[in-house]
Amino acid sequence: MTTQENRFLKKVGKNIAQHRRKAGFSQLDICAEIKMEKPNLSAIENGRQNITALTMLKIADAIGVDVKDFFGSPSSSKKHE
Amino acid sequence: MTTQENRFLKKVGKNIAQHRRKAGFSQLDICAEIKMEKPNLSAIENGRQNITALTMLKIADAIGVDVKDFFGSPSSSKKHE
DNA sequence: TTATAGGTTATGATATATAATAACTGTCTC
DNA sequence: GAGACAGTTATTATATATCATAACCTATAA
Repeated sequence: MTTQENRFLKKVGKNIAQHRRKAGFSQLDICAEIKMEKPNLSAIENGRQNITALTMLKIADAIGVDVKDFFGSPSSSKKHE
Repeated sequence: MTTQENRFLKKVGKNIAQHRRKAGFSQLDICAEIKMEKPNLSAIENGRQNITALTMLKIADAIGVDVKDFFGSPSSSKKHE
């Protein structure tokens, strides 16, 4: 896994998490909707999983956004610091 | 695999093929660039593979487009008919 | 203290994406 | 006809995404 690839997965995961929170859902909400276990969604949102197209589709549908939205530049607000 | 999922993979594959051709590359060109075998790229472009995020990234980089471009509505010109 | 909610990490089993090879379509050119 | 080029289909092997469970952390609240 190159650092570019690592950054890419982290970016996608961050976008998923941001859109999910913006839509008012918890990880568990989405997991219930698409029948996924929460550790797996957590791994995706943290960029530790090389997510597939269909999994992206399911998550996007559950959140109510377009898959395309997962590939922009995430809002760059750091979590805490 | 639901029909919605099937349509989604076909759409993504069609977008990949269209962007690749528009950029003037053959399947073999891309395969050589990213070290993928041509049957696999063929399967992806025909929507028979649930492509992963990193594979999309590699293909997009090789073509010279953004991954986001694979998720729009493809130009709806039929191949022959 | 105890309990709940939201999220993370570790781990094992199973399904499947990818790697790889061979054989097969046309289509075009010689 | 033969040869090359672009793409497809079938197939097996290997790597890994997903499924699933348990345990953990940090708040917040009773």
